[in-house]
Amino acid sequence: MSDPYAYDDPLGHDPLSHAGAPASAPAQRFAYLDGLNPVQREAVEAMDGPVLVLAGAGTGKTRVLTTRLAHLLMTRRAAAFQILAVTFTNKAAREMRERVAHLVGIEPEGWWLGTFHALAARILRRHAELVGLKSNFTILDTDDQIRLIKQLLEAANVDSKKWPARQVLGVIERWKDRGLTPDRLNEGDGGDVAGGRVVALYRAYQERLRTLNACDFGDLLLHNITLFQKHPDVLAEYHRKFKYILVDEYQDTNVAQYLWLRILSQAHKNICCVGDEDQSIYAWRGAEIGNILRFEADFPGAKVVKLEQNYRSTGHILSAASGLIANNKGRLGKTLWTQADGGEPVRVRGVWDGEEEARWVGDEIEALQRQGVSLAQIAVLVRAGFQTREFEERFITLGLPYRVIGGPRFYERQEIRDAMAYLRVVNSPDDDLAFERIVNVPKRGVGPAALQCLYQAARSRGMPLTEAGWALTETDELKPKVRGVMRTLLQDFFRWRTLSATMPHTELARMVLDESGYTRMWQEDKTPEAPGRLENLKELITAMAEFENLSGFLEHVALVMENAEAAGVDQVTVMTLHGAKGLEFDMVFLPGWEEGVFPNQRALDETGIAGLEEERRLAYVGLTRARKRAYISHAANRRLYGNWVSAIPSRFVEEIPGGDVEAEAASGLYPGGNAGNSFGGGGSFRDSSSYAAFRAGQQAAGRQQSPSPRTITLDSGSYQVAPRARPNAPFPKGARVFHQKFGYGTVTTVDQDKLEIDFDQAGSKKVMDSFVVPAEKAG
DNA sequence: TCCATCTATATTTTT
DNA sequence: TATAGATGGA
Repeated sequence: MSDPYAYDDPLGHDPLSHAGAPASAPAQRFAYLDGLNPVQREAVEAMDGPVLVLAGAGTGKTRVLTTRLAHLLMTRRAAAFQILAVTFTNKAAREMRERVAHLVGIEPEGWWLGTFHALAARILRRHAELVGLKSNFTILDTDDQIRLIKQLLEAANVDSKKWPARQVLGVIERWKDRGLTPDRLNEGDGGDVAGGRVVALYRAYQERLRTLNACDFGDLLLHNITLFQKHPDVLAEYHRKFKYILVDEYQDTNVAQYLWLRILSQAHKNICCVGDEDQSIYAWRGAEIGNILRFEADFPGAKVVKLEQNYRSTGHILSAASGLIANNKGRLGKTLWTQADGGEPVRVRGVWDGEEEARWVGDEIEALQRQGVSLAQIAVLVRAGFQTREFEERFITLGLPYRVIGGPRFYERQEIRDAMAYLRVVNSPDDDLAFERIVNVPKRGVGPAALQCLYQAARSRGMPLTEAGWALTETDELKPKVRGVMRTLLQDFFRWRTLSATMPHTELARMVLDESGYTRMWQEDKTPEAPGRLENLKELITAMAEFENLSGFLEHVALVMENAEAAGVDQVTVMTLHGAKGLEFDMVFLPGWEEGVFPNQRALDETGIAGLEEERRLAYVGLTRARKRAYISHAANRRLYGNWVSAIPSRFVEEIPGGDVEAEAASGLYPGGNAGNSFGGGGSFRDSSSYAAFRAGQQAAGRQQSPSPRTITLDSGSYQVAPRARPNAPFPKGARVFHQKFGYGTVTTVDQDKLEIDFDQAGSKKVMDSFVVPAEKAG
């Protein structure tokens, strides 16, 4: 085969035979088109030129995407290897692969379907030398990055307490997301982060990466861009190759990803991006919603197809979500509609505190369960991780099977990272970061002093740590004992590396872990998590068996940091709203809809209106996960970091059209509401222990009874929320105050005459109330 | 090197 | 409240 990109039917057969329809009737030739609605079909069939498919929640996005791919293949517009299909997650890539294979009949071979990072890595490995790397470069994980930055901060004498490595890395990563390499920055950029030296640190970081022959995730894209810009011949090769480009979740792309796509699509301009600006929820990690908003300007002549028919949710849910998101300014605008029934209105419930909220959710779930609803069809979607705890506790009490999605992933666990570090050193002895990680794990007596000596030797001789280690076995710079240890370790690595040529990699891995003493370290560890860790190590070796060799496995782990999906057990799913994107459930609980929690206060403080709109999109994502019923709740009081905070219902509650909600208050908790009781009257609140506790607490504190509860008015009517705690105190929670020394602030906690105040400038302090005055009375 | 003690801090997370 | 990380003493 002379020209590797010459057309060659990758399926090796007549693809039409798989359509299962007579070849004569064009309309029916492609059976997979039949089930599409006219707009979906338009999106599938608009194959040439730039296309933006605005796919509202539940409008059959994945179906369009996969059908489009199948159609490209079946119509012989492109062979599989001429298509570049990009996703964000490995999961999405896998799903797409499976579904297209199902449509086409067999698994297309040689196509470029994967995540941005996996595809970029694949390209970069082929041309690494052109950007100053070797093709076996390492891809760093977060731990490596942090350690590297820490070293650089120390070398630059930056106060690592004031400027944690995490934060500095964050700044650098955001730059990378925007395609900003150090040479495109000015020294002053980055403000006073790291004492105004972030740009210098960034530059130093990049230099270190190069000498380490390593890349971080951002680099994969950036090096690609540099490669394409500086080597038109290489670019031309890919231009010739990729006739069609397809992008999923376009609203989540960052600038670097956008540039990458733009360069690659220049030649054929057959780029189809699918996304939904209303579901853009990752601005905080560099996603640029502007990419999707600007698509038509970026790709002149673009065809825009809006998928607006929703197949997922009932009318009320859809209308609630649409009404909510209509409050956002930054959107292209879609009008979702459905043929489904109105269904039930969204239920909004006000409760006293987080505990009661969990109790209510638990009770409702049990009721659903009695009605025969499968637990697998129920999800509790929270704004932040800390909210899961109360639900877990409640579900345990009730004996409700549940699973919490999130938390540390398999490849992020300490023991897995350690084991990986051993394997990385075996695989490439120059991997300093890996070596440094395990040189003293288990403890070998190579302490900070010895490490310092090792670093110095490596630097002065300009060699990697392992080589420097060898050199030090010949000198007397290290203490004799350490020298012996070092020699043994390096000899071990040498031996393992030699064996790796002949021994199966799983066996080798087991050997490395055993002979290095790593396994023994955990066997001798008496902490309760040690057995689990040993278990994980076994699992790691099992996972390795699926790969041909060690480097294949290492590449996989670097790029696929995901957890295996739990099998289809009947459990309630508890997870964050972010984690729920792309999923759907019959019943969705959305707790914690309070100002401060959701919308999250920090999002509001740090990014203002943009932050608020992103929070609102998150709320939209939450609501649109529900097929049949959505439950929203908000608590009047919540314990945050150990102290009680009272909150008002989220503005998002009121933004939902009144006709789509059914507001209710806990019986007796908000008397005067639905139940029609007067405050404090009758025994109707007997069943609400938290209310009783509240009253008891008030009496114990010698407080007066609170005034009337706050009334929340919705279009559908009004209901009431419990009063703020101690409204008669001179400085109620939330009051704006002024302090001579600390300036303006907001009262967060009131304990008799002691106030906790969150000062705008000085942070949170405890102050006596006699030292502050109401803000409006201050000079 | 190890352990106790103190202290700051506390969204969202994939690759 | 809970925890991770830094600090300091034996």
